Amino acid sequence: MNLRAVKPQHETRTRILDAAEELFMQQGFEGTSMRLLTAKAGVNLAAVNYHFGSKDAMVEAVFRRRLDPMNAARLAELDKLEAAERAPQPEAIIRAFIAPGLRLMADAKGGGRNFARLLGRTYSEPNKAVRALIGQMYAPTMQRYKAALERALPQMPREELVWRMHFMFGTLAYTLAATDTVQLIAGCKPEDRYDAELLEERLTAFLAAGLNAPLENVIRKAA
Amino acid sequence: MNLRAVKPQHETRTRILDAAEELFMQQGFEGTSMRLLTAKAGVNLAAVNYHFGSKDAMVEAVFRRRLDPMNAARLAELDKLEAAERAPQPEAIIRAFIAPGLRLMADAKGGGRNFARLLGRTYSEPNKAVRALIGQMYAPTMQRYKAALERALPQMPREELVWRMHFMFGTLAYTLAATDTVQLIAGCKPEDRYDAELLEERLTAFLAAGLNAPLENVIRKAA
DNA sequence: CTAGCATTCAAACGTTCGTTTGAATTCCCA
DNA sequence: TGGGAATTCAAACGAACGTTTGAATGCTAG
Repeated sequence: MNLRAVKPQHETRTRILDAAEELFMQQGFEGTSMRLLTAKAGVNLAAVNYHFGSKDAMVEAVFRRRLDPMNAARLAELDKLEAAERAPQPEAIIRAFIAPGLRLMADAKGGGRNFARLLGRTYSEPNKAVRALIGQMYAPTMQRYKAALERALPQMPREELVWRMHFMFGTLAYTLAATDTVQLIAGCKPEDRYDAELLEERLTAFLAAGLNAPLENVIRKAA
Repeated sequence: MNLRAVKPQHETRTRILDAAEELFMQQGFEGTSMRLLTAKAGVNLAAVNYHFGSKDAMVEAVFRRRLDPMNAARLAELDKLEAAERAPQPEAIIRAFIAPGLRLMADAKGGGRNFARLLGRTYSEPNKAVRALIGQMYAPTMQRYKAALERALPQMPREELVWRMHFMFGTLAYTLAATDTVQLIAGCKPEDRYDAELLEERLTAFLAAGLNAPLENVIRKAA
């Protein structure tokens, strides 16, 4: 047993994924060339194709590294909620959903901020392969949360709930993705650092109120 | 005076912009080559560089054609509101902001749906030039609406208002951009056609409730 | 009718892209 | 310590990119 065996078994892979996270966030998938990426990672140009097979396969690896744990955390938190009571409050469900996302963003040493922005971007990514990949990674989580919210809000029309979930998902995605808009609205520099806990409160308050918004106007219009 | 003078003065320009709108939406800016674009538009490959100067300049033209009128409409609706009463209700302000966006989406023969999705995508576009362009086109509108909401909600901390505007902007952007998420959540096909009026009610109800969400939890956390 | 400008066209330019190759190097275990 | 697999490397590949060119065509004013 080699004592220096902690030498990373796949350090090259990790360096590529880290560099990809940052560059994809800054310039998108198609805007990031293999030459720039491998130079930033400090590896040979051929390393990506050697370790991942192709650029597309590496893109998938970039997402799987972070998304699989995040969605697992979302399901675990929902499990915990539903173990405590059969139909948790909507606000608790919202918190269970957004917390793993915000935690990802706050995890600086895990390259979290980069990936969070990349992720937010990707929800509206034109590239069909990437979209399909993301969709299939989210589908199980979405179905579970939809069912939980249906139990928590039995009086809400199913179609309206789908739209409000859509709105909520969009708000979270946009919050993860965009720093510029805050700057644009504020008319000056954004906050120096993101306070994850405070942001969670802000988001939860906003989303819970939106989810529980009065139904009268909508129902009247739909009739 | 030639009676056939209605022959479009710049039909080639229009065809290019239309094709660009659709292709950019489907495959992004960098994912759309000039060859594919000009083929779809039925014009010569060199036409883009002849009429616009470069691909980037054409991208700007694509946005200006729709965004300038949209933001003008937003400011006009706000003008009308503020002419009627000094401090309009938040819900009315929200409606004034989102209505021109949704109207754009509903305007099918204006290529609206394509552009709306393109626009939603672009808020989180990696390309810095595009981001800067969008930012400068929105800045005046944002400042006006921020001021209006500050008057409508004098009791709300300025920083919290900035965030809630950010959330609202994100929700609208995402609603314009994404059809897939609705599908993902619903677990089946989305609605056959978008009902613009109904969507406006859904969005307004959701956003107004979020904007007026209780402040206690947030304020306690911020302290 | 025709001179002159605007526009279209086919072809080619130089660059950069993702990927492949085969030799050189490093690593690990017998 | 030696041999075979794993990895790295410099170099090159063909394809696709945005752009440029100069001739051909269409249109309009004199």
